[in-house]
Amino acid sequence: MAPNRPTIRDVARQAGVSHQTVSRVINGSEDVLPETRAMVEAAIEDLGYHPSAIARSMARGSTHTLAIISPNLTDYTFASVIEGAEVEARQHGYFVMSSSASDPQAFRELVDELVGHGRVDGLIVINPYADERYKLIPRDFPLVFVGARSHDEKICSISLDDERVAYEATRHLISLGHTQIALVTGPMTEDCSQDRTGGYRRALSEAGIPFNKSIVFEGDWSASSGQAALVALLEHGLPPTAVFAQNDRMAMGVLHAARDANLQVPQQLSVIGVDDMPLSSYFDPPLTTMRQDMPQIGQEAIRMLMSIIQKKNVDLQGIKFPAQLVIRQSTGKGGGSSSG
Amino acid sequence: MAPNRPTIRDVARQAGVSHQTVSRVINGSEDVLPETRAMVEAAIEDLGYHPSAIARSMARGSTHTLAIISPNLTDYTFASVIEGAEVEARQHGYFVMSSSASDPQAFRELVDELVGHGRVDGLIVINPYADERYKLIPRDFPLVFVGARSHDEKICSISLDDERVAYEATRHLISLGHTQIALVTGPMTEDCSQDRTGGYRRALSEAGIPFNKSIVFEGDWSASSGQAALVALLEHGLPPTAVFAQNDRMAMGVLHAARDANLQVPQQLSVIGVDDMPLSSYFDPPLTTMRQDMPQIGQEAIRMLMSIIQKKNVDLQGIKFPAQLVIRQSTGKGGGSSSG
DNA sequence: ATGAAAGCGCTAACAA
DNA sequence: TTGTTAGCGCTTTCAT
Repeated sequence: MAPNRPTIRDVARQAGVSHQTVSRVINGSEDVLPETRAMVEAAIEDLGYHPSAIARSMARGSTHTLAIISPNLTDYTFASVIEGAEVEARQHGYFVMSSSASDPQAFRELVDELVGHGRVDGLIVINPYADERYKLIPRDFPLVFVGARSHDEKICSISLDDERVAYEATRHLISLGHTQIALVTGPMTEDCSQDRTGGYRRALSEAGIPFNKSIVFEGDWSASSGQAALVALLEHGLPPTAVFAQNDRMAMGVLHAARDANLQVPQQLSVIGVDDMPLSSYFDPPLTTMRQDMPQIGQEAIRMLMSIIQKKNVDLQGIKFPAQLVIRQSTGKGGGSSSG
Repeated sequence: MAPNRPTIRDVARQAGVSHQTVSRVINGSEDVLPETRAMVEAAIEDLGYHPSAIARSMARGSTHTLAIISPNLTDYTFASVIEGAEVEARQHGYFVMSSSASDPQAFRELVDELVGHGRVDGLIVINPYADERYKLIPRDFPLVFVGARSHDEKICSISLDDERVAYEATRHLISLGHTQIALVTGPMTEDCSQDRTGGYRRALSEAGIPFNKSIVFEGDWSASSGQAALVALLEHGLPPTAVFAQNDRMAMGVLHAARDANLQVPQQLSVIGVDDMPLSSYFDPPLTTMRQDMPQIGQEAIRMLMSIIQKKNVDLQGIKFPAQLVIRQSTGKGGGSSSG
């Protein structure tokens, strides 16, 4: 804390008015004579006065601060959501504290500090986990979930339309003639992975392709898990003609393993990911992927939260965003067995 | 704000003691009879009481909150610093608000809100810019700079030892026999780029290799700028045998351009980067790079800041961290003209 | 249009 | 060991 910041009373004394008048000036009240206002402003300038956000929060009973809790800050998708949210929050005059909680214990502590201790007016949880973590948050506290299904009628959630995104990615592969389509999922404890797996199965099913459990691998979103998946697939003598990796990093791992195995992409193997991270077009070959607009999701989450805080009618229970197929060079014609 | 949170007085009433006794209990004071404490704790539990962080800040005159301002949240290196800082701050019982300010104007506003309005007790600025931005921050406010030189005797700074990192990267190339070593820099408005360029020149100079301005390109840290650099180099008929890209993303762009030009890496062109981001070992070929430990830098920054806040003797004016050469497959023997 | 008084929820003296 | 009295810096009545 800067030592001895001038207070509203110092300004008042200097300007020869009451502290209340100073309060009016800094809050843009109309009921102040222009000349009075000028004096006060001069004093403010002179003293280098800044209102104390803490004292304001104290007196007003609200902090004008929001929090975002995400599993980590380094994952590009999370960071993008946060950045989008931050920009939007600032537009509304709110601040956001972004913190990460990698495990349930840290999550609990964070919620306690942030919500329990009244540091924030609202909370956004980027929560990929299909657990009941939300129960840790006091009901009726302004809350928006990002990236997970709403497990409760009364909780607003917003996410990518994971089922559809996966459906479309798989459709793309199928339309190219592939029928042996391996799947590399994220951790199945996450809603996102479950939904994407659902979309994959629906596309397969609609195309009359049987679901083959032996070519489905659970990864952890990392490149190395994608690599391991393809290695395992090849070792087991189950070479697919295409792989749908549920994110770009794992797709990159698949590409890497394909190189090691001297498999030509896309001639011998097609690969599609999800995210379209900035580096995806620099992969070798450039990756076909489902592009999602994470900052927009962050922005929308803040808008929702603002509505809730301002007690506007919030009928928006669960919003799902689409993603866009970006065709690059990692996917190409497959087997040639298709026709229905 | 949760409606009607119970206060210290509600607890006092319920427990039949004074509010001050409640305060003692929640602050772990020794001077409370065990039985009194038990009563108070029961009341706290019963009412679901949580102390208000705002009121505490108000009464104590400090917020126990720190801020980190970085140019953005999505850059992997920044995010890693922030994550490391967060973990360390929590150990000290502090919170951190991380915000991004992409331009000087946003930076000014953020400083105003965060520092001017007394929201935080200390500030970490991840500031790659070689400008005088620090002057916007009140002198004597606890401040630590990350990633930039200290332009003022009284400001603590902490960063990678950019000069040395670049020196070592260049040495690696030289030791492989390269003499035509192109350089792709970050924006030259950043300290980091300047220092890395300095290290590159020193290594060249020590090896008796003349500095050739025509094979130096200014990029912007993006993969596309790295790609553009190599394309330009080739167009101008100045094919180097090696490229030192000042970060991994640009190195990836160089790799991409090399592929497009049918240049074999590392047989015809060696490429080295800086960072060792998680994906670097998945590039094609896996990238040789200088690994830096960003979370550690964040951690150290917090420690420094805590020292300053606690008015401990802070002689640590500027700490510089080393980086570690990680040799993968993007660098190999060069021209063969070297000998001294 | 301006001022005076009270209070937000807590901590920090000081008393008892 | 516990309670009482004052603030922290501001906003919010209610007067004037």
